[in-house]
Amino acid sequence: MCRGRAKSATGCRCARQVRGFIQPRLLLLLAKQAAHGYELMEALRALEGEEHLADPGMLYRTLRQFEAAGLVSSTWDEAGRGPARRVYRLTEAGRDYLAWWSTDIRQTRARLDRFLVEYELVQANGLAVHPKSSRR
Amino acid sequence: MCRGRAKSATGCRCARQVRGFIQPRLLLLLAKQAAHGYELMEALRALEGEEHLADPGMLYRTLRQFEAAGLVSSTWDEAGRGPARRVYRLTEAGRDYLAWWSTDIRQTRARLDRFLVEYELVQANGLAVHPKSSRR
DNA sequence: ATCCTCTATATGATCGAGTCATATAGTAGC
DNA sequence: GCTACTATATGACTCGATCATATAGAGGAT
Repeated sequence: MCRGRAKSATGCRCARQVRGFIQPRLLLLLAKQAAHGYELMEALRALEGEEHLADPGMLYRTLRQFEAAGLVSSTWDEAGRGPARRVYRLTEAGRDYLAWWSTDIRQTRARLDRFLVEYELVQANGLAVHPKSSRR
Repeated sequence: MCRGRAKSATGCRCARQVRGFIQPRLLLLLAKQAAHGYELMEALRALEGEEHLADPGMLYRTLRQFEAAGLVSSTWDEAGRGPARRVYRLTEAGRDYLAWWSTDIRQTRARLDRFLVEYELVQANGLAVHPKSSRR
């Protein structure tokens, strides 16, 4: 199994994150303020640290999916220097979806908590080498 | 986007769980006691509730991968009635891997916490319709 | 002019976790 | 024989995530 001990030259790139977690993070950023993709990418990098650099491909695709689903709307901004940017704004549907994600994430956190509590228990009960005969 | 409003007859079966989360849960169960696959499947069902029924395919495949990676060892048990069962026992390497997972899960939980705190903040700041001009 | 870097958006190929369907087989009850 | 429960396992497929790459405007250096 992947254990973080780099097997390939590029190291272990196993994700082990919450599925689709980029979605609520993008929506939350947009809930605070309209923004374009590149801006969002940098915001994610700042939040999660350099090691968790977001994949641009994933990010831009997710934003387009959001728009197709009516969660955000976009307009082109040609004002700045450099290439034009597509500026996204959260819609009401997007806000609802973000709320739904937040409850889902609370549930996920609860599951993680339950696991950690169980794990600490096992750690505490000695190293439990062979608890075969002792039922409790 | 998938929002839990069943689009197909079978409803939304989006996972939205932590990637590979079945791994630490299996390892933790085995840390408590040696067990065979079917037993582990029922234990997971009991822990996570009926709605989160574990897929047997995933479970058995994961166990075989564990063994291939030296995280568990297995022996056949023909004693009980019904077909023979393959009984798995955690190895030292498996225990280490479980410990590694637990720290990873703690990090994941921290990320979820950070998201939820941010979300609550946005909720608290009114509905933040257009905080464009007010920087803070 | 040409090259490089930074900003900015986007697509194609591929990987692999997770899901769904299905196969096999032993035991027990009707 | 038929069905149900226990028990393990594989093949096909979906889709989120990763990796590589393409395009293009603007600004600075040589």
